Amino acid sequence: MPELPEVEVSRLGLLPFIAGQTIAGAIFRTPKLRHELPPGLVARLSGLRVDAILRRGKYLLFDCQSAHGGGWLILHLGMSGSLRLIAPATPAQKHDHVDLIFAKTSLRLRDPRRFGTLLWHEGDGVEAHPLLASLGIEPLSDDFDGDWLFRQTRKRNAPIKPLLMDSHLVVGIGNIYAAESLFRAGISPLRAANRISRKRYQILVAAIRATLEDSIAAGGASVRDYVHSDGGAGSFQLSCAVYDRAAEPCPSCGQPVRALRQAGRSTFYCPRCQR
DNA sequence: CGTTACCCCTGGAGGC
DNA sequence: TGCCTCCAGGGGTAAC
Repeated sequence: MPELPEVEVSRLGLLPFIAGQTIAGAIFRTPKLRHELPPGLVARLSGLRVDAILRRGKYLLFDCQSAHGGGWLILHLGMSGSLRLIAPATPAQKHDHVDLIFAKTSLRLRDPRRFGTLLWHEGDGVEAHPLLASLGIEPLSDDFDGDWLFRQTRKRNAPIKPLLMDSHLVVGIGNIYAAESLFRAGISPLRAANRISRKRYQILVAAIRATLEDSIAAGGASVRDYVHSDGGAGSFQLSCAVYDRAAEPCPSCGQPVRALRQAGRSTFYCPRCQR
């Protein structure tokens, strides 16, 4: 479900209600999401203050450092995870796995497919955690530009689209935004990465950045609704030009959008506009 | 090393 | 109505 914009919008929405608040307790209703929940975590969390919420790729990092020693909650929403701020003691529904209880609200994690992850990292240095250490570049950082992506792909013969989705190269770009960014850049998802010019990589990076930022801005405008309502992550998503629009007319040229499968994931593109 | 296949899990959509 | 198959916004790991 969530790609980088949805995770970032969740972070921005939670921040004013959670940052600086102390965890009064926690409820774990499910022993295992992607990983076993760390034993003793409820007791470990109680009394810790959440000083900040950071994002690395699609991971949310809750900074629970304290003067007496703390750590980091590492959260990934997987395919179907969502976060919501709820009134205390709101009855849990199916697939509501975790509550973090604060004084005036609770943060509830729902994840039907349980592909999500909740981990605890004791102490500081969370960036060294095995799941985070090997992550690629942040697509909204200044270091991510056309020259960088051009250099990184010189020996990559794979199609560009699955490469964009490889979090060890660049984080945060999922199936939707890979398709939309490539459409915006006029590049075929089938094109081998090492057969794209430096100039076209500059166009692609600009398209990725614009697509992600547009989506964050669209979500940011309704952040309060997002974290407080029952709307899913898709409720604020920008309308897509090609994603999930097989056989519909390309918004640019009118040719039917083509669907195919790449590396086990569905791909949508306009064969006329994207070369 | 680069690339792909498989797996984790539940639910919704569509065919019969 | 039920049953079946396929599909879904992710990503770690194993295998080629």
